[in-house]
Amino acid sequence: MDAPAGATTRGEGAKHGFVPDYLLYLLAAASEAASAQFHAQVRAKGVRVPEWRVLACLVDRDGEMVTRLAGYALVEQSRLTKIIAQMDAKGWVTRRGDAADRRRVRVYLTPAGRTLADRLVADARRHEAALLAKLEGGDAARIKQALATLIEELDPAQE
Amino acid sequence: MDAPAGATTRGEGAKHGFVPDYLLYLLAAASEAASAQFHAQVRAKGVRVPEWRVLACLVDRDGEMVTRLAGYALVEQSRLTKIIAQMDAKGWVTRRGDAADRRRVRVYLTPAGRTLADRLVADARRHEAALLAKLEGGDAARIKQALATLIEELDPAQE
DNA sequence: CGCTTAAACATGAAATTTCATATATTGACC
DNA sequence: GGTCAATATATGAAATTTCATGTTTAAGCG
Repeated sequence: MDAPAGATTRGEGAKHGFVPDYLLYLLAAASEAASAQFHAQVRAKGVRVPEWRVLACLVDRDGEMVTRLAGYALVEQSRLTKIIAQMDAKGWVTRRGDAADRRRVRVYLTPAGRTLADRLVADARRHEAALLAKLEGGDAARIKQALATLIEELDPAQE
Repeated sequence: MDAPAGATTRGEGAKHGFVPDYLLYLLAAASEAASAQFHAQVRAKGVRVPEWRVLACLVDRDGEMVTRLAGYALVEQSRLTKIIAQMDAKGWVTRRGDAADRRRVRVYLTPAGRTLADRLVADARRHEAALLAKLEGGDAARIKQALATLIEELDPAQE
């Protein structure tokens, strides 16, 4: 879920009601607030957010098959197929059929794609470090653990 | 952000690399994993996720103006205008111009909209309670606070 | 084998989302 | 009051996303 670029700032009314304390809202709002700046950086480099996600996943696992990549990058499969095609057209990735199972299509970074991806990962690391530095010691240290726990609790099929 | 309905499950490889420990990924993945079930319930009742968000916000603040509602519901303004129009067509909300400032359009729940919204909020509360119950005491207690802190740190203009 | 079912991707039409911009109204200031 | 900038919402075309389904290949089994 990407940050709605033009979403206007919220009002200044009292913080009350159902929504501001609802877990799913807090998760979505935190994700969006945390991502907004960095995603703007990504787009400024001519990369869309789903493309960035795919690049990041391929840095971790080059040659992954489409379905797995979709799960890893949080993108629905038929959408990923189209994104991959665009990234292929831009020269960032190539596709090769899997020899052992010819239904599968494996996706590889091109040299240009790897250069771009490495740069973005470096940017992401810097941005993340700055973000964590802004948090008070206790929260900064524990939030990632709490999120990982939540994810594992909800989606045990995780890798 | 909505859960990619057809996103396939992740592989079972080793949990390593950049992505699985990256804060923005953890936030997005946690948001999606936590929302998936409930959003499926919402859609099963014929309500799309952005519509549900608007309904929930209106339960908190009926008669809010479009721009504020957009911020509160995490939806970009021009998109919200269209969503509101559809919700109006479905008889869930009505729009009335603000007397004091005629640029503004205020959005109100209809009786049918309120009935629907109240039901969904009740569902959401139940779902949230079940979710929190699945977490170990420590994490369950602190995750909402951590997220709220993160949001405030990043977006001080919050209400 | 031959058959049936399932998995992995691709595809196309419909719907939504985005982006830039238009319109209307208000506010500020001279 | 008139003028200029800013705010609030709407709109339209282009692009993306979704949903259902098609195609190809693999697996299971009698």
